[in-house]
Amino acid sequence: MSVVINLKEVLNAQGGLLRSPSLAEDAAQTLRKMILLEKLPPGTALPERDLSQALGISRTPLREAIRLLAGEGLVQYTAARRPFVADPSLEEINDCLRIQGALEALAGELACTQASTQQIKDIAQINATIIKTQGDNTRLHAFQADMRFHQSIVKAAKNPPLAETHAKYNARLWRVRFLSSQRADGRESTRREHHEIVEALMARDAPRTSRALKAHLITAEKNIALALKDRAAITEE
Amino acid sequence: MSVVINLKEVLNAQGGLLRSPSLAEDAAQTLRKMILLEKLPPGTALPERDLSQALGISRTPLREAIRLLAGEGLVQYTAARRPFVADPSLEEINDCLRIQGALEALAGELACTQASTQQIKDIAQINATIIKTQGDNTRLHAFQADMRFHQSIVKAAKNPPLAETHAKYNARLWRVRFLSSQRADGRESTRREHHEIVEALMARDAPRTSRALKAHLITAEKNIALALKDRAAITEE
DNA sequence: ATTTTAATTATGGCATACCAAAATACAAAT
DNA sequence: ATTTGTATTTTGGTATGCCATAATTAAAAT
Repeated sequence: MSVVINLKEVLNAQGGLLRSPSLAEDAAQTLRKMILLEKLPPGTALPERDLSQALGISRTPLREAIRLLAGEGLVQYTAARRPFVADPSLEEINDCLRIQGALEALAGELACTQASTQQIKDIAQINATIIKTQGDNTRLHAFQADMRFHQSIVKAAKNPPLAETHAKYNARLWRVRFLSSQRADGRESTRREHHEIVEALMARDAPRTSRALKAHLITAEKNIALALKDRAAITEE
Repeated sequence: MSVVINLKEVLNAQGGLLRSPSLAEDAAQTLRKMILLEKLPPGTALPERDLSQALGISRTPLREAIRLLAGEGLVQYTAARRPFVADPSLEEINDCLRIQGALEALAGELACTQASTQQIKDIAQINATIIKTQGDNTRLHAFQADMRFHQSIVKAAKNPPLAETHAKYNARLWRVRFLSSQRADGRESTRREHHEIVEALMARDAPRTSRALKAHLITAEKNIALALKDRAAITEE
C-alpha cells in the first residue's frame, strides 16, 4: 500500500509523468495546437463560452487555459479584455527571434561547461538524424527534430529558468518557424550552421558556440521574412 | 459623447492608465508586494480560501492572481498543486541572474542603435540621480532608482517582448536584489560599473555596452551571494 | 511507544449563476 | 441615406457550491 504511494510521489517528483493534467492544461494544449496549425488563425476572437462548450468543459478551466496562452504571447486581449489569437507583426517576430538568439547563445555558452559528454553526443546524434531524414516528405517530423535539436542544447545548459523561458518563446515562434521550415532554400545553410554548432559544442568552445547560435538565429530571421513575404503574396490572390 | 469614448480608447491604448484593474490584478500586486517585503516569507503556503477571505474577494480572482505570480516564478506548486511562496536556492537565483544578464546585454546592444539621444540622456540622468542620492538613508528609494536605471536601458532597446521578459525576471529577483542593495560594500563597484555602462551607451558602442552590462550582473551575482551568506548567519542565531 | 488504519478535515479543480459593461441590432430622427 | 438614440444580446468578471483527493487527526493494533 505505502509502496504504491511512494512510487507515485517519486514519479511525480520526476517528470510529473503521472500527474493527470488539469482540464485547463489540456485545453491550453489543444488551443495551442489549433493556433499553431492555424485552425484558429491570427486575430480570431476567443469567446470563453463558445470555446468552453466546444471543448466540453466549463468556462473556469477554459478561461485559465486562455490565460496560460496569453502568458506565452499566443493570445492577446483587446482594450475591452476580449481575448483573441495574437497576430504578431514581422517586427514583433524579429524582436522575439533576437531574444531567442540571446537565450540560445547563453545556453550554448553554459552547455560548454555544464553539459555531460553524453549530452553533447546526444545533440550531435539528433543533428545526424535531421540530416538523414532530410528529403523525407515528413516535413512536420523534420521540423520537430529541429526543435528537439535546439531544446537539447538548452537542456544541456542545466539552467531550468532558461529552459522555461526558451520554451515560451519557442511556443510563440512555432507557427512562423514551421512556416519558414517549409521552404527548400535556406535548408543548406541550416545544415551548415547546425554542423558548426555541434563542432563548437564538442570543442566546448563557449564563444564559438555562442557565435554559431546567434548566427543561426539571424539566418532564421531572414528565412522567416522571406517565407512571410511569399505567403502574403499567395494570400492576396 | 463620442469624444469621451475616443479619449478613453486613446488612453487605454497608451499606458492603459484608465483601465481599472481587475480584482485579480489588484490581488496579484498586493501579494507581490507582500512576498517581496517578506510579509509572506519564502515557503509560505497560499491557500486560496484563507487568502481570498483576507483580501475580501472570492476565490476566483484570488486564484487567478496566484496563477499570475506563478507565471512570474514568485509562486510555485507542490506535487499536490498547493501553491506556496517560491524559495529559490542560491543556484536558481544565479540561473536567473545569468538570464537577466543576457537580456540586459541584448538590451544594451539594441539600445546603441535604437535609442534616441534623449533616451540616452535620460539614462545618464537617472544614474546621476543615483550618485547624488547616495548616502541618503532612503535605501528603498535608492534601490528603486537603480531599478529604473536598468529598466530605462531595456526600454531604450525598443523591443516590447524583451521588456516584458526582463520585467518578469526583475520581479523574480527583486527580493534578493533589494537584500543585496542594503550592503554598503559593492556600492563603489556599482557606481563605477554604472558609469561604464553610460559611457558605452553614449558612445553607442554595442559590444562595449554589452560587456559592461554582463560584468555588472556578474558583480550583482557576487554581492547577492555575500548578502545571502550574511543573512543566513544572522538568521541562525 | 510505534506503526497501521480509519475517520475527518482542508484544499484545489470544476461547474454554474449573476452582474456590469461592451458590442450589436434596431428604431427613430434628421 | 446617414446619423443618433435606445433596446437587446453578448461577453468577461466575480461569487459560490459541489466534488475528489490530499493532508491531518484519531483510533486501534502490534
